[in-house]
Amino acid sequence: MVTLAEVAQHAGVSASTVSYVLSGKRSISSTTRTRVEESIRELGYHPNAGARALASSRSNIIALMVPLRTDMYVPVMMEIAIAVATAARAHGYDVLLLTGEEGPDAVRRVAGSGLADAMILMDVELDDERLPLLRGTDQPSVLIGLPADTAGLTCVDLDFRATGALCVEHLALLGHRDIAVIGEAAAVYERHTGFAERTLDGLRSRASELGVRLLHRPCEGGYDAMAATLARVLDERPGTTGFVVQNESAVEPLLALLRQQGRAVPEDVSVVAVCPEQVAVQASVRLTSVAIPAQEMGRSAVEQLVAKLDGRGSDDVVLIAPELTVRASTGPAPAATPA
Amino acid sequence: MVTLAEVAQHAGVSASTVSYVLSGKRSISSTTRTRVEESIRELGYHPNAGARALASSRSNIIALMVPLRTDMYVPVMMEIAIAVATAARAHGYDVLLLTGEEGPDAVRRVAGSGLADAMILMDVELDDERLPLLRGTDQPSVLIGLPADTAGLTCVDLDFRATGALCVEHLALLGHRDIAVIGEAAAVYERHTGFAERTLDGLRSRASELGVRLLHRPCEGGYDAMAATLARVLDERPGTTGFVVQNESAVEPLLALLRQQGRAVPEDVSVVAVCPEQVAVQASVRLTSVAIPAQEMGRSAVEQLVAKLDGRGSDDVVLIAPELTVRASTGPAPAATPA
DNA sequence: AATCGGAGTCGAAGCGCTTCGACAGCCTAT
DNA sequence: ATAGGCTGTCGAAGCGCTTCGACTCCGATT
Repeated sequence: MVTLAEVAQHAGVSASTVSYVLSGKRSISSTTRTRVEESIRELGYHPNAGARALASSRSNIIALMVPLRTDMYVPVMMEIAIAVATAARAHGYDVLLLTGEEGPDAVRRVAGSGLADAMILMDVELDDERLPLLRGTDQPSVLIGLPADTAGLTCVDLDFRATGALCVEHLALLGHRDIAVIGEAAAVYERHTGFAERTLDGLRSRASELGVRLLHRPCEGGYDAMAATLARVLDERPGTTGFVVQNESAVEPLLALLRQQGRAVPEDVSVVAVCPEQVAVQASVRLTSVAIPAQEMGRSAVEQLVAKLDGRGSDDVVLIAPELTVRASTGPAPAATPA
Repeated sequence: MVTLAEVAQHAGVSASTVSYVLSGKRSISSTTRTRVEESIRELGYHPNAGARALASSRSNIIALMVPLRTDMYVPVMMEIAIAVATAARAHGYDVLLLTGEEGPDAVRRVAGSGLADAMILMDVELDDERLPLLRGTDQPSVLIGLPADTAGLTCVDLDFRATGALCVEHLALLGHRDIAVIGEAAAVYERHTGFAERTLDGLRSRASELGVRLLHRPCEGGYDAMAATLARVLDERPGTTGFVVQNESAVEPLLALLRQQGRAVPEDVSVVAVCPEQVAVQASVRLTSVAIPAQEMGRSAVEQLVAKLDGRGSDDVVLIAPELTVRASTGPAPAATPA
């Protein structure tokens, strides 16, 4: 393993000079610089991460805590994770992958050991037990998701409230008066995951403003669960003509079931999804949807974090504005059936 | 930030004693040990990762290189990644997430900087450009996936050859004579990703042994692509009664299309999938399938790696035996239609 | 002509930990 | 009784890097 000292010797300069060439923290004559750079290349030198971290108390690592639950909105998680890793590299950081398994201890461990300079938390619950720790440490952090109390925290998320409102609005403008919301699995609501509750909030308040009737039902993924949920919904509100779906793995089952029951989309029934772009495009009916901008969320979280690490941070809540793309799954409400 | 020295002082012992309590590398009297442990708890001490890495030249970090392409078999990737992270923690390692983006340079960087003690590579191509580097370094590594030449490498993968064979076999035993294989997107084959080609190998050789006719067609995910592919298949081989699908995002579209064309599953047509358990169970027809054991692959890779790091490693290829679970999507071939 | 300041370089002092050799007790085998 | 071997502890020497102060030139300022 090549060391700084060897590079220095090879280039005929002192170790500190090499260090300054690397960091650019002091001016170096261009002749020396090129000589050193050549030596580095020639010897295939890579600075030792541990030594660097020790001396500078900067690890150049960002910790990313992803939820352990792999059963939910997985592709989104993955996309965010990859976006985070990519964006972090672009700023010279590596990413340490922590699972939610360790829980709050992970925060202590990472902050205490100097393993990472900062952390990004995903899957934040409304009243997350990691938050007090985060507030108590001076380690910069960014949340992807919105807890109930954001004081002193930096958060990045899609504006799910606005998302909910947007969906209702779209359907209402098309004349739908009875809308059913197919939500995430009940467990998600029980855990008080912010995004689910906030979407619901947005849906409900806009619905009442517009005088639209709303029925919300959580739903596990999969065909059978969706079938049961749909049956209950149609039983309770036979006049339902609009659906808002916020559960990737319920989308295709819903479409299949509607088709099977002879309800045409979008002629008889309209469907709006809150899901990744890809799901909306690949579905059997191209779905009108609000995309979950996973990439942007990941990138933006890193940007916020890097800003903080560079001392130009702020405790902001960045809410990404939702965009509704109209595709083939929504249309005017059918003429009201006689009462 | 609490240091070893402070703990030592608090406990009234020398720094080295604290270190030995932590590492267990020398015997310590139980009285001293408990005293030190108490001080550690009381002060909330966490060893500094950088210092530890520098002094011991061990970072206790495993690097995980995941493919950048987020468009393919994503949930499997994620599940593997999480399994790796979890298993690694159980052995005292953290996981550094690298995207494929950097390519071979990432290998150099990680190996050169001592950032990680070892690495796990996913999405290995048959003739992967990272392999020479891996062979050239003394950094332990494990591949998830199988390259063409495994000499000097440790690999973990599902036995996709056997998987292919198993699928054909199952259909052949049920009397199917004309089988169509719906594969991954063409790009996957063009990249010479091992698993896709090896599945095909297994399918073909077993098919010819059993005298079954096989038609293989790559297919992008999604409804439209599947529709086009299915049309071509049925045009070319109208007598097709068995399908093997190795493409998660083609599964549901295929089922929907068959239904739509009045071909009942499993009465008229049988479908076997190679996909994660969850997909098979949640599909609109519960699918007979060979599961992709993501968890086990991740866990096993870590196990191999840790063994290597502890000096009891071997350059093995661990092929996980496929298991075919019969569900509701396969049945006896219908009576042959008159010629 | 004397002074000042910036540019460029060096040496040395750590950063917090591991680990090696040394040593003081104590027990056991001769 | 004495040598030998354990056990438990300590001190000191790094690990490879960053960074601070100091020093040397050299051109620009008065």
